[in-house]
Amino acid sequence: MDSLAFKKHNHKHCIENSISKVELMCENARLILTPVRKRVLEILLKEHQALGAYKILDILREDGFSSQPPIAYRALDFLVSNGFAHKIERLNAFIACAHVGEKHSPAFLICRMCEAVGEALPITTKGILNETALTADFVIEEAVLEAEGICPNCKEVVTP
Amino acid sequence: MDSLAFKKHNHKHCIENSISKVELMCENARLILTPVRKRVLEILLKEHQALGAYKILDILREDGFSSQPPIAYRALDFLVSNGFAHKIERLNAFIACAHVGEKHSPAFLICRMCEAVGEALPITTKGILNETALTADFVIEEAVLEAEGICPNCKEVVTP
DNA sequence: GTTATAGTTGTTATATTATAACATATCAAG
DNA sequence: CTTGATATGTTATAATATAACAACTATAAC
Repeated sequence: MDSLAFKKHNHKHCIENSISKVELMCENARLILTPVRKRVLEILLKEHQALGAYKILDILREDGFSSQPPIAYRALDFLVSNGFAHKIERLNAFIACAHVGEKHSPAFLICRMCEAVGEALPITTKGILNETALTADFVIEEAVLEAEGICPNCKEVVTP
Repeated sequence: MDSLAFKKHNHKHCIENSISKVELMCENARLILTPVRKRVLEILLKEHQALGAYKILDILREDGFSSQPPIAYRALDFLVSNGFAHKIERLNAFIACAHVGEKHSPAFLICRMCEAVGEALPITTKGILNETALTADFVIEEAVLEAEGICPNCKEVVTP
């Protein structure tokens, strides 16, 4: 489990690591990591937190990019459809992928107090669903698990 | 697994069963299943399919209910927060709960062709996430799994 | 029986999230 | 150089959801 999101860690390292992985993957797959796309990825990587498209747009505006919704949504589409970011449906928000390059069906731990989001890598989850799906004769193509609760940091605040 | 959604079954029985369970639970919990609320539940039960709030609103309008968004959203809030229905975040749509009264964290099999939705009862899923959450020291309060793919009926159509 | 009280519904307005459609720009391949 | 593919700029609008307040209803408290 990537409990990293809720722990102190070298986040700068975290960011650099992700960016360079994505750059490499883009080269290999002949995808273009344009300035907006890279900037959106950086924005998403800044914290282990999900950001709405319009918040991202605000930041892009400050950076001098165009600030119409499609700008953000298109960059997000690119990142999500290539597995560099995920959409947290529950929050209508987006987050950088914590496991770039590793094929996985993501699972998220969403703190309802601070909105921090941790991504787990539940190899098992898909397996289990596959079993139930098999019974139902259903072909799963994608699966996402979203769990809401309280993260360690916020728990401390409530019960010190 | 509740593969029922994708199989032929006595759906009338399905509906009556759910309604009467909900009625009973409402009595016990001193909740009021008002006409709009009951009607919305019936609408959701009509097919094993997720319906958007505005589609529900259209049907309510035909039935002579008021047709402003809050009418539908409030009824849906009631149903969802009491466990009689679920929201499928991926579709921004709602579906009747297939396991009324049984405490569960729901998991859905969503067909991307016909939008039929089956609800699984994966006792295990929460357990697994609990384990990962434990490592992260995260307290899970709710978890939802949404899987997208092709249901048996649509699979037949594609590859007969 | 009147009066609080809590819960529900009606209604207007508006916020939030997301996409369609078309014009323009960039760049590589032929 | 021009064609085609991909990306961005821009305007407009669609789809989803909530805030805020007024009116109604049942019931419990007095």
